[in-house]
Amino acid sequence: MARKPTATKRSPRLDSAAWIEAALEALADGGLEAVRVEPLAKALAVTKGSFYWHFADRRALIDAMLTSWSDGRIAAIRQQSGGAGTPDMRLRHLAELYTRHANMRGLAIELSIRALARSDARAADAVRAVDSERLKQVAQLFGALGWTASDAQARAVLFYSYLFGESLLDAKAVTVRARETAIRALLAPP
Amino acid sequence: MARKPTATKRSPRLDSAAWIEAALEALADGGLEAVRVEPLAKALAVTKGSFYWHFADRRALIDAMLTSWSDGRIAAIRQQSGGAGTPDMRLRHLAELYTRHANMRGLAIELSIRALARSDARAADAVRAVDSERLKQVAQLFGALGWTASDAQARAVLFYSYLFGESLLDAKAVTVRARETAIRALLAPP
DNA sequence: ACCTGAACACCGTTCAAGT
DNA sequence: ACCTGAACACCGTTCAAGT
Repeated sequence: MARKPTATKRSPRLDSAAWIEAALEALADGGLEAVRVEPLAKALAVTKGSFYWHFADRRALIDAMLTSWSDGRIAAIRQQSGGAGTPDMRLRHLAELYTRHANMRGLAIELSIRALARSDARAADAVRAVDSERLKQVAQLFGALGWTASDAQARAVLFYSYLFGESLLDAKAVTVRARETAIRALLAPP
Repeated sequence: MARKPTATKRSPRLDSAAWIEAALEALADGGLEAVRVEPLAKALAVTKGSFYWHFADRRALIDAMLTSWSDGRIAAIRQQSGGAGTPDMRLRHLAELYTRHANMRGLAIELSIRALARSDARAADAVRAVDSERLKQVAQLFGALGWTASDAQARAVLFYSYLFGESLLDAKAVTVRARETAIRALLAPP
């Protein structure tokens, strides 16, 4: 693939993607309240005035962040649920991705966005798009395990409800035993 | 019970409880970001300066809100999980409380607090206290259904994980059928 | 005991001017 | 094409003064 001529950095100047990345970082660290123009500008070592070259206002940054998150999650789930292995193995792999500590940043972002979605229509749209794709992919895997379409859909909801719910509880309350009980019940054959 | 002499309002002046109630209302409607001194003062029809008679700063209000929420939830769970009926009936009743639309406000508040708990130690404490009491009460009910202490604890985690998780998903994705599948599996006898 | 009103700092937003 | 710097508005915070 040919390298674009602009791929080599000609200056330390930013593009909008850099602001979105910094915004997601702030969201993970301190919630929506931490996604603020001046602190982000400070982190990126520019004046806050330069922010308004890339975005109309703070709200536009939040919307861009939501789109970026939504697109990224949808691409990820397609990649994660495909690939090699039996449906059972793939579901176990997905369950691990959602409960591992390595994914703390992702879960923090997701939780903040889902909290925002309760009062914000655009966030609700982003969540709906991501959920729809996730449930579709996971329902397919349950279908491959032998469940009817309707049962597979119900199991997919159960699967994600449990994984998200677990991430909401105090981490110490969730023992390895509890998780094993859950995963075994979730993946029990028809 | 004797009525306290101060129970009759002598003036339209506020106490800290009124600020906390307004703060919880704002939290439910617009998340933590909406819990701000000046808008709250406007809603309560006082100047923002008066806020600082009741609280040291915005953070103190948030802390008071967390304590109020935590105390209220712990009192509620004790009341809800006690009472008449078989353990099975009580668990079904609890499950309904967490999935009914009438509880939207409570769920919105809970979600915002759990999102905050990811980056805030005091919010994490409040969540821990509430979870601990909820899991304890629900584990007792599962114990009464015949599960061992360890299984009952695991089931309690499963129970709340599912209910919280469901509240995170897009409401339309959760069919009556999916919920019935879940509840039946959760409450299956040993 | 609770509130007002004025003051100040911080951050969102605008915009003319720079490179 | 992207950024600075100054300006202004909004809101958190302080505090002397009112009732």
